[in-house]
Amino acid sequence: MASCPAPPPASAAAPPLLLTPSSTIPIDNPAVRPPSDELRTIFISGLPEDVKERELQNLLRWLPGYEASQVNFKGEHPMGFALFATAQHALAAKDALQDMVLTRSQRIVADSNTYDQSKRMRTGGDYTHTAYSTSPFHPPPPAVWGPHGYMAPPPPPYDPYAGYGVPPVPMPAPAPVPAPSSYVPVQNTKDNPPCNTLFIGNLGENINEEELRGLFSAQPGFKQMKILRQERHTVCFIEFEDVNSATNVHHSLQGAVIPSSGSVGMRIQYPSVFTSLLDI
DNA sequence: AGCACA
Repeated sequence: MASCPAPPPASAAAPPLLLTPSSTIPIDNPAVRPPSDELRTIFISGLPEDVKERELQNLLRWLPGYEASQVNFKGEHPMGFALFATAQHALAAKDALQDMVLTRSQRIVADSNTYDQSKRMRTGGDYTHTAYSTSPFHPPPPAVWGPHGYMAPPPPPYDPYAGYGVPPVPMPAPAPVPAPSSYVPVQNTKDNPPCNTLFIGNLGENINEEELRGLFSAQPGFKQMKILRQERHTVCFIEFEDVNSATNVHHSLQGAVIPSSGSVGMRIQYPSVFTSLLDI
């Protein structure tokens, strides 16, 4: 199922990718070259300095005949190589990718002939002209926000047995629904287009994975969670059944604080487009 | 700001 949107068809002004046929295979003697040695690799330059291998893979993998790609970071600028099944595939990919434009902030892929839209994209961060009708930006959650942070929820509902002298029917204790201990405002000025996956950052130094899982797995539509422990920061990805479920949690748990996160509120974003194409 | 897994 294609829940994550493909990159928008709009563009932004950035240096175009330059693609040229490339191969490490000698081409001086075509006669002795087996057919598999034809030029099946394209060379990609003009990549952002901090491009990830996975980003390039996600960018390329839907192209017909795509087999593999890698990024060489040894030189001054990263260089990408992509291998295709046949020379025809490689050629077609080169044409398809030629002059494609990526921007770092939003990972927009586009043709360079949509200049007007690109200006809007850059100045306004405006997604409305793309396939995404839902704004990635949203107002802070109502109700739970007060001048001093989280405000207590309303009192429990009216008890129909109260005052009747009838002993309440013993009910099984409801399963405790994991809830954040509080909410703290987080700034989330840069977000990506809505998607069925959420990126969670700002989790605090010693975040507890089980606590996180407890909270998110209780959310409607939860599918799976991946936690990424890194030196400085731990981040986490939550995949949901659909964009709607993800969006609800994006809203409802923004800034949530759980015991192991200390006093920081988690920041919930949609992942960068090129790293989140779960199922195109 | 830190963005994986198929």
